[in-house]
Amino acid sequence: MTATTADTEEKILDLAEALIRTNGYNGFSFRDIASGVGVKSSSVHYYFPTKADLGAKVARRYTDRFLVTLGDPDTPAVSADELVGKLHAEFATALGKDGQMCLCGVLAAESAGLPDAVVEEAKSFFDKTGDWLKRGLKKTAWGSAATEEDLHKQSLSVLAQLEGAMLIARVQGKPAWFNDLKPKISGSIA
Amino acid sequence: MTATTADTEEKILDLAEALIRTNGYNGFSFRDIASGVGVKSSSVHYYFPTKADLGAKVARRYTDRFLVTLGDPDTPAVSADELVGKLHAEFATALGKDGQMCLCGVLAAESAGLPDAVVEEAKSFFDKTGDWLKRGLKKTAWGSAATEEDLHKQSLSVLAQLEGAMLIARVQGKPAWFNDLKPKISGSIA
DNA sequence: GTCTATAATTTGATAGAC
DNA sequence: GTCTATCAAATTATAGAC
Repeated sequence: MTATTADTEEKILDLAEALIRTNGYNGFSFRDIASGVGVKSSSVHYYFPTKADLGAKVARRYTDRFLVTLGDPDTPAVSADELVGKLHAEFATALGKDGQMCLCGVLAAESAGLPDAVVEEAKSFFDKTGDWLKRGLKKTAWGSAATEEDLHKQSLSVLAQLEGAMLIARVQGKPAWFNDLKPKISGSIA
Repeated sequence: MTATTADTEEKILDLAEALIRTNGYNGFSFRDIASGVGVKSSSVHYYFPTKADLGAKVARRYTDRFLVTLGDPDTPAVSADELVGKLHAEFATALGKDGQMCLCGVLAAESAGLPDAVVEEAKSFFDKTGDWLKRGLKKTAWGSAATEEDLHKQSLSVLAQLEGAMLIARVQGKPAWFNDLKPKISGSIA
């Protein structure tokens, strides 16, 4: 007997994610979540005792889902442009459809004022996504000749450009500009 | 009789800017400002009736100061690398010294939940700073051969990379990584 | 210009009935 | 698991004395 509709906990996580991605962690309350889901705020606390718990779990789920969607970066071997294109496409969908930033990009912007557990998850997103790209790049013609450090820097550099572009595209009300953006691997020969 | 110390209004703007750049617009209160400046919150309201007023004025002052520091982009003519380097240096200082993001980058991240007046100022920062870079690039060897649209896209693309890199460098606790970053103008021959 | 005092609302969180 | 009820604290903002 598998339920076909999302249960309360999942609905809470979904809404919390959407609200953070548009308004930020400090831009939503337990009552916003409760009224949106159709329960009382005490029920939200039943699943997530503190706001930090909720924030951290939203971020972890986001990162896990993100990496699953990206898939394996090196089977089969793909070009650097294809790897970057995958990242770009995943961000572009949410930005175009709902004007949503990368969850962890928003958290990073507010990071100095957030609970430690939440910041740790945001950090982890950049570690893991950077690693995904690094592993993929290593299998390309360009990457096979690059040092570990160059691969690391290039990966974070591509992520940086995508994060910043989402930020600017959204505040400018021009999501289409993000679609046109094509981050380049410098000196890429792949 | 010119005062040598900052008056209350200036102190309020200074502290509000610092708090937004680290915690975000929704991450500080009028009482944070008041206690930091050494007055009561009602005195803060005397200068800035609403939080939106304060936020908008902080953003406008930030943008004005930023552009003054950048100086004239085309007298004398400089290379694309020098223009990008100027932007980079201005961001790097605040990030390295106090872990501060670009004010308008933070506001952009939270933008969907902010008062209109504040969002307008953040938008304006990217318009004006993008224009500054565009005007400078136009005078370079690369820029003189580029279309208006290419100049526009390249300028925003460089800004995007710098904004995203600040975000990532700070949440990762690695401001030094931002210092090493050198955004490239694609196909630049300047 | 700065203060005291306070209003009105919102927030994160808890206790306990059902 | 969800509810009612409530708390303590924080928030934006205002009125009026000095």
